[in-house]
Amino acid sequence: MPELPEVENVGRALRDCLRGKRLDGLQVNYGGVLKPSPRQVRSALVGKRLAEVNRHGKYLILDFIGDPNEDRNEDHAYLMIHLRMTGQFFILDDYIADQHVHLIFDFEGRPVHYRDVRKFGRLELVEDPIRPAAIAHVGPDMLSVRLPEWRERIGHRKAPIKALLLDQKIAAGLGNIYVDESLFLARVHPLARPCDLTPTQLKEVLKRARQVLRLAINHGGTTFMNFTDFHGRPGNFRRKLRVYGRAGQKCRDCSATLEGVRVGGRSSVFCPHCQPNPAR
DNA sequence: AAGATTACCTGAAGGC
DNA sequence: TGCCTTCAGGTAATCT
Repeated sequence: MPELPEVENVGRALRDCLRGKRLDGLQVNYGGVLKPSPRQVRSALVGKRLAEVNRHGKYLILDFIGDPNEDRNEDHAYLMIHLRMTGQFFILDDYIADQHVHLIFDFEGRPVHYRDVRKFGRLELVEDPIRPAAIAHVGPDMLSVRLPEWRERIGHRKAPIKALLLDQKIAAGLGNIYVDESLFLARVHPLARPCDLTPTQLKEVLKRARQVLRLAINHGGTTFMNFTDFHGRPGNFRRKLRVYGRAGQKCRDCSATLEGVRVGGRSSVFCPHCQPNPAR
């Protein structure tokens, strides 16, 4: 389940392996993952070189550049990618495709496989390389949002803070795993309302979220269901997790039994001692 | 208008 | 063995 750290590592892999290479072909096994249509995506991208890879929250935006046109303007095409739950890239010359491989990119003879068991992920042509219209409603990236803006966007809200941290309109990048980890480190209960928190607590949530995201990036992400890096190696952040997936086990800090609760339809784990329940 | 729920998919896991 | 139900979770769409 890729969140910001996993997406960041995928982006780095694509950049490191493929930047400057020309896309010579695109085999489409299942066109449902491409927007607006497989024909249009292929037409826009084939023949162009991958110039840069950028990330916003959990979105990757690939900048493809073709030969200059008659006006000597660079000919760009931008592909926005969201892996959703199970999207994966493999850059392995001897990778064996199964029935879940939907796309095979050919970068100057190097095959790049896109696999997605649940077919939730999308690869979509967009016009704007910085902030495409399709994600105009998405908030600032979690790693770059400033404290004043953070307070402004979340400080007055009344919904459970866990639900708001998952809401990409407030800030982009956190998913279920890292929200639970961030709240644990910040010592804030998942059901607490931001409007009831102190300024210090709000600041702490942002600080800890950034900390856990940076740490996870440096560990190659978390393998919990089926995230692996582009070589097929699992991320190794999983053993660092403090609460996610550990309901019923003991808190690593205080030995209390971790509890599970559903917040906004999502499973959540917290420590009842380290993250005391707010008065409700 | 904000908050809550459901649809989209497939595979794993548990019950009987 | 095998059928059925539930769960997993990111986001868009739909409901209250």
